[in-house]
Amino acid sequence: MAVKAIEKLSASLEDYLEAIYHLTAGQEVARSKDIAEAMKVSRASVTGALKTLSEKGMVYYKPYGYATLTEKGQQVARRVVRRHEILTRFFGELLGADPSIAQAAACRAEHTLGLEITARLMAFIEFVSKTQDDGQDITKQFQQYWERLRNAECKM
Amino acid sequence: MAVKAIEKLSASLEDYLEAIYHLTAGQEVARSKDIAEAMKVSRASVTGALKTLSEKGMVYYKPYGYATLTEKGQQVARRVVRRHEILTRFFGELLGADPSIAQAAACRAEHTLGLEITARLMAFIEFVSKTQDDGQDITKQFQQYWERLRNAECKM
DNA sequence: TAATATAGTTAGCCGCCCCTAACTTTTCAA
DNA sequence: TTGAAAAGTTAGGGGCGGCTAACTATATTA
Repeated sequence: MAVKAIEKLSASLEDYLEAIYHLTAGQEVARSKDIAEAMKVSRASVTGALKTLSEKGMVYYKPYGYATLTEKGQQVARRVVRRHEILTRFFGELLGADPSIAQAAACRAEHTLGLEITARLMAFIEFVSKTQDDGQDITKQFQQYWERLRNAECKM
Repeated sequence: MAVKAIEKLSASLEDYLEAIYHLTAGQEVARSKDIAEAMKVSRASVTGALKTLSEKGMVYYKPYGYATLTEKGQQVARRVVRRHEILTRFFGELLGADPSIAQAAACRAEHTLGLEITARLMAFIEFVSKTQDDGQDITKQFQQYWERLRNAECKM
């Protein structure tokens, strides 16, 4: 095939890319220790992951140096971050889940969504936010529906 | 705590429970070979999983016998199946993804959803299907929105 | 009922990803 | 500038969940 498929990484490696992406977002640089803290894993695990990611051409990294994303790594990271954001918004804004719950769920689900579903979910969120302008406001209506459900349950 | 939390299983073990659940749904019985075929793993892997699930009190199983779900196993399996169905409906009916894509995505995501999100997603699907009766039909509106998006992209 | 085919198990291997402990390199401050 | 603290690496181990190959038990059928 002519088009190169985007590299397929494990959920764990995607998480490392995501962490590096966020750490390098300011002007800062991704130090091993910070990655370890952000991901709540040991520094040794980070070393191993960086080695693997470097072999796969996802990060620039030399022993005792800091990590930066390659072009390829950036692409993958952005895709993961995008999915994370979409899911967080969906769970939080639309379904009305508590932010911390929405975050956590997004973290776990972000590695399982394909291109097609991601695009459609994104579109759906856009679609719903557009209806807020023309009086329908699906979000608010659902919120009311949900409250009624909850109350009904509590009375039983 | 007084209430016993539902046993936490790995995604893989949940998949085994799901497979056994479906195989034993008719009057049939879950044979090791059928589980292997359904899940596309080796028979040896099934033996290992059944041993683990049996230790965890999720299946009744004796070597060279067939597998049945215990009460606890049924509970977990039903919960997984429920999530699978909810996700399939959401991806398929609501987002309008192709059934096979919706299925596959549901398979992967079903192990990542917590109680809260599952309940809200379920409610959301109910909510949307109810709006179809009173003239709004969110599904149809989104379908049109999506088509317009697709066409816009194709023209570029 | 004996032989063979089928189903199930065991043993042993591998990859992934985490860990701790001990060692090396780098940084920083006295 | 040198020695201690901090950061990073290496070595080795464990759990999980796949796999194949070889063995055992069960079923079938000639």
